[in-house]
Amino acid sequence: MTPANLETGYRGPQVCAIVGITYRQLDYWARTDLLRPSLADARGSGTQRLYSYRDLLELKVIKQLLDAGLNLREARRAVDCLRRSGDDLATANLVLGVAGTVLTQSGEEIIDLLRGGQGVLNIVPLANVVGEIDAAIVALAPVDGPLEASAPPVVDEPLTPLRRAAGRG
Amino acid sequence: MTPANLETGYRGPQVCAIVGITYRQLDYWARTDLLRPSLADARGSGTQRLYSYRDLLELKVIKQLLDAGLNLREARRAVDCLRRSGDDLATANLVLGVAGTVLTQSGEEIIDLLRGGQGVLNIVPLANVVGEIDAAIVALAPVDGPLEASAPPVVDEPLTPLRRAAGRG
DNA sequence: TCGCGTAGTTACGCGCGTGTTATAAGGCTA
DNA sequence: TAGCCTTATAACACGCGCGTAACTACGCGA
Repeated sequence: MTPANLETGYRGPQVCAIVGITYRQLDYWARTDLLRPSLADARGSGTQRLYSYRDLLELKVIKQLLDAGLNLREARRAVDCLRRSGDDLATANLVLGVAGTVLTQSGEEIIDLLRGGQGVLNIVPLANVVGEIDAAIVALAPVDGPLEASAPPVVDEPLTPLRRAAGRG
Repeated sequence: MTPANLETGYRGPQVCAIVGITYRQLDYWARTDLLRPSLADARGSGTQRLYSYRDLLELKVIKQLLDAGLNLREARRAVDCLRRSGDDLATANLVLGVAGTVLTQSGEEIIDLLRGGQGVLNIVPLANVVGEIDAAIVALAPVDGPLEASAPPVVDEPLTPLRRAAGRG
């Protein structure tokens, strides 16, 4: 049993279930240095990668970018921008422009960027990412009791309207 | 000589020069029904496709989406949205969300969409598109005099900061 | 009508990003 | 420590979105 999630980290298949991606994607992204596990990398067959909670957020950002039709080159720029910034992600918007990537806090900055005439802007509301990751963790993690077998079947698109659970103390 | 541009339309290689794409892309997009010429389609080898000015705008939107890292599936949604709307494109923003595509006039609507928590938004400022297409036409079209040989070498990224020439009477 | 330039057609191949399957090897329980 | 289960690795293949090149055929001028 031994959850080994909230303190030790998240292993490959767990990450796939939480983020909503395939293991092939997670493996490919780790091999191509898009997102390698920050707690423990793989050291041969049989070993296990260990992802942190922050890794889950970045992976979810990548998945949302792919769902929006973007390629992994843009996803790489997104994670680079996320790594360069602090950890006040829950209220920010990640903006990918042709001239660079920015983290904005208010909508006014986005209006300014649009008026600047920089071309196409790809905007990721990070509050959604935090909320969906937290919801998936709560839904999939064995909390401590013996009721871990009754996990919701599909938590891919929760459709919850902006419920900020903040369930990560 | 016979310009045959502003009244008859634009042929394949001309379109590639104006929009900034390769002929292979233009051909592939026409064959896959992404954007077929609205004036005259190809009827076998040796014939010629004829694109309208509106086609140039939509092609430029596609190119900007590709430059932003999006795939042709999103570009298809973009042109579908552009065809369903009127022709007041110069002041609008094309917004591609995971739940649908919208044409917005003010930046306020984009703020509302971000607050709605719909996920990633891809925004195309259409004023840029109109301006760059017009500039490329002026730069590449033989205006009437014999000075058409002195065309600027590369007009791919003009870098002009929001110069709204509106040179299309 | 002949010839040539121009433009569309066809075939082959590539890189990206991933699905599928089989294989190998560590990790955890007994 | 024996054993199985889990997890990473490897090889192969596929569709997308083109590049490249050869081929074909219209169109226009002489």
